[in-house]
Amino acid sequence: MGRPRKFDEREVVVAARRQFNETGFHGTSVDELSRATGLSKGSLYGAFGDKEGLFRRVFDDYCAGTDEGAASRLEGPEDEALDRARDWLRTTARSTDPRGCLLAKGTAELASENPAVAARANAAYTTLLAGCRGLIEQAQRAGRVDPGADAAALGGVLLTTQRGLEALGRAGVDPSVRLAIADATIDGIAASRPSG
Amino acid sequence: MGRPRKFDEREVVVAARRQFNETGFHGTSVDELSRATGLSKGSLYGAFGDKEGLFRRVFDDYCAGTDEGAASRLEGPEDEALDRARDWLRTTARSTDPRGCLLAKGTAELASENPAVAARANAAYTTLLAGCRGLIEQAQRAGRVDPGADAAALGGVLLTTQRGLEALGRAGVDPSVRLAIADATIDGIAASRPSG
DNA sequence: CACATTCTGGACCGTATGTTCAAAACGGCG
DNA sequence: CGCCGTTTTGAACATACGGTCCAGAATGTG
Repeated sequence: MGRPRKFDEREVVVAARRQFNETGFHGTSVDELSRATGLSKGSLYGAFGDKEGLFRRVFDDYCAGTDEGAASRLEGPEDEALDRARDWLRTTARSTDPRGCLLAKGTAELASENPAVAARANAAYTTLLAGCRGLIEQAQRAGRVDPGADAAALGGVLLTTQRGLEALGRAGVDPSVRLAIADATIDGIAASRPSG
Repeated sequence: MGRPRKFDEREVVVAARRQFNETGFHGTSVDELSRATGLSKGSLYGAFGDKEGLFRRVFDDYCAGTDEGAASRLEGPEDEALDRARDWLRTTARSTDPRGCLLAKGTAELASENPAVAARANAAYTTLLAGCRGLIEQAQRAGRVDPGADAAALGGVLLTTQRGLEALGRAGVDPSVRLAIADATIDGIAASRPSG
């Protein structure tokens, strides 16, 4: 019934994400979104309500991706948990994309003025924190981290470092410096293990 | 010669900073800046050229402040360097101001589209990194940190953690969690000292 | 006091913005 | 085929925006 849509909503969301990620929310006009997605303004409004609705959809999808990433990092042998953490930090450290992560950029720009964005961001961070704690607990069970250490705090250190590396990357700090930071953080977490 | 200015430029810059910090660059209109500073648009344009000029001035001043903070953190007994670092992180961790730091917010919003902002931000981070490394070196000389450790990397850990705590704060992560992260990071850095 | 110079407030301008709308286009269904 | 509900399109709209302009106010100088 009715005329079918000519576009794939997920593709549109991805295209819009790219645009928002590059120029932010207030820095992006609906015309630019229209160009980036290939949809006319009318279709955009028909599908997403308004500019904020589109952003919310983009942001929600992105956060769902970070939730998923946190879960996937928990999969694998427990004695490699720290290696997975290291890989995660190193990947962030290596990135030279100045646009960076939409969660960081969106939170920085909108959290203080948009409660929905703030709430979604907070939920994303809660999930990330839980995932990081899980990684530490795996490493503790595998004897790679002092079992007496505060897993929540060390997990927080992991997440904080990842967010910090993201910030440094956006500011153009040299990737080799960031890699050294990533390694030093993981080494510090591992150094608390009983045998070392 | 000529009519004297009725306003104090520094006060105007501070007021404009508050506004930019709250609503970002693209999210702030010149009318809002006019209201926030108490200056009419004509005076604002006369004094700062245009909106971007005002932002640049605000951003430069803010970065000069962070430069100064980095330097002041180096002052004091070397065997208390790590305590000063801890205080710095704890202060960031405790902050409940959702607007956060203008260096972080400005870099996130504008670094990828405004070379001048990107350059100033990069310089600020370079200075911060050097200051953090200095703190670690002081702690090393005082025997509080393993003298064989890479001071640049550990300094980087310090800065990265501070930036990450800032990001977590903006996302509304509980201050007690952030405090535990700050302490765990400092403890990790201190744990590498030879005697402990 | 008159002049030159600078600053102030706010009206004004052209444009870009977010949003709406009516009509045309389309495909499923009887 | 013709109807119906939906989507598409692009023009149109009101407003908000960044920026300009100028008449007048305020000062130091001769």
